[in-house]
Amino acid sequence: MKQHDVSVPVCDKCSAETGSIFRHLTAEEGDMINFKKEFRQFRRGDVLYREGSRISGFYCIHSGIIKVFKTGFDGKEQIIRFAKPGDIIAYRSVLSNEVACTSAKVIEDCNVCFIPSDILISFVRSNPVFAHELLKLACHELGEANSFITDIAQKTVRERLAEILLVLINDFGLDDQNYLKISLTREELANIIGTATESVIRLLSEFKADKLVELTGRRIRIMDARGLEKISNVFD
Amino acid sequence: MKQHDVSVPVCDKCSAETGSIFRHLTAEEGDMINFKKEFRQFRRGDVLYREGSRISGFYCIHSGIIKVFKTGFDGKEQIIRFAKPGDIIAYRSVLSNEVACTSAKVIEDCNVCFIPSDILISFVRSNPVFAHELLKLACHELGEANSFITDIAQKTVRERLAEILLVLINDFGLDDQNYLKISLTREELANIIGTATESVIRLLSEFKADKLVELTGRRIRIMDARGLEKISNVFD
DNA sequence: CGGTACGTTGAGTCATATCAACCATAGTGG
DNA sequence: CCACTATGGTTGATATGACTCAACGTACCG
Repeated sequence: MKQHDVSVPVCDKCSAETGSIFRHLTAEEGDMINFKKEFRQFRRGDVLYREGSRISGFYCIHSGIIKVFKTGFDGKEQIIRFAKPGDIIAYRSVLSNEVACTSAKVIEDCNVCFIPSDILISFVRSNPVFAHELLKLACHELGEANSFITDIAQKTVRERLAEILLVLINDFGLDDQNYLKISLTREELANIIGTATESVIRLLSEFKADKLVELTGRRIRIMDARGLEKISNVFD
Repeated sequence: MKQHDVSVPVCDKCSAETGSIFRHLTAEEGDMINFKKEFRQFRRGDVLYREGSRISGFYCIHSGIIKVFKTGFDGKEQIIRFAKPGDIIAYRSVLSNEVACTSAKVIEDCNVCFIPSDILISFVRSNPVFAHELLKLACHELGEANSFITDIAQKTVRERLAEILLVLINDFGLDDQNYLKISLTREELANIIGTATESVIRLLSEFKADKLVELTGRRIRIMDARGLEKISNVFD
């Protein structure tokens, strides 16, 4: 069944709401995107693109959540990041003109805009402020990737699990009962921090025993964020 | 004692030799760098900048090798990458206008040029081709960081050690006797792949027993690169 | 009602970290 | 010139975090 309740978002309105990178475009450039883009809707589990494929454009998330991941040697997923409203994905491949180095799959039903590659390239050439903002974005992600490398290489699974809970709190927030707003399977949690599903389950029940969290099925309720901070050693 | 045998490199000549990003600058822009930059020399062990410090410019490597690393929770180094002639470092912090997220230390004596921040920013604004090339560079590094995350999260220490030897062969090459040109301590090797020094030592002697490498003090002679490829599972 | 995906728990194993001792080398200063 | 110190390399013994395998429970869905 088609969804009829959502109209195609207008870029300047959307970027004002979501804070996307397109807020740095001129009015004409914004119109140009509105004219050229395609609006698409996806459901949980849908794949937007796969590692290794050549990409003809990139996506700007209007609503929903997408996981960006690499597939390792034995087929195991490594989640690299999550994209949420205002984020863009696949821009890396477009700008470096390489095939996709990651896959993207929907975690929560999404509305996204697909924007052809050439339009991004042309804005980089024509709008230096936009180019600089994109550079900032890429450089910022690079810094985060470096931190993540250090964490995975040096911290224990226990520390990493506590840390990722804090990151998820920070990125997606808690509802009025302190439940994490983003809902992930245990396997997905494992695939972020690079461990086995069973390890996540065991550590989560330890956290529960230590009154740091409560668990209701897939939902995680945060009871003691400070306690998690202590475990995670976030402040080195 | 000062070294007098090296004259300050001229940028257009240097970038032609080393293939640095500055080959995309106009003649005037190149002159401007030549005028504004500072030439500096460093010895093994010298620190160019430290994590957390605010940076007033970036470095372009003319000769030598530098390791870029983060310091983890317990003071352990995590090597993020190596910079060699033609590479630039610290550009990330300059462009994103954040404090340095890594430290940089000399592995092999270096001649480098220090270039003030504002000049990089102004080129990004004035030269769209240069901005695009910088974006490509950052995006490419981001892709490599993502692969590295997946490797560290999913591969065994053994696989990672084999893989990093292949990477070092690829990046720094072998001399006429198949010795790796870059010379690292066992601890540094450990700090790339995220393991303990003793583990590197043990695995290297296993590789030696399996006729994959020969060891002469710090020098590593590659005897069977194909064998290393098999171990590393580089082709997933 | 059976199927599929997800979650949980237990038991056993193994790779890797940790701790400790020792050796080799090179640089330093008296 | 030698003792001294620091740094790096090596090896062995031991501990343990985390993975794997396996069984079973649970919930939702067509």
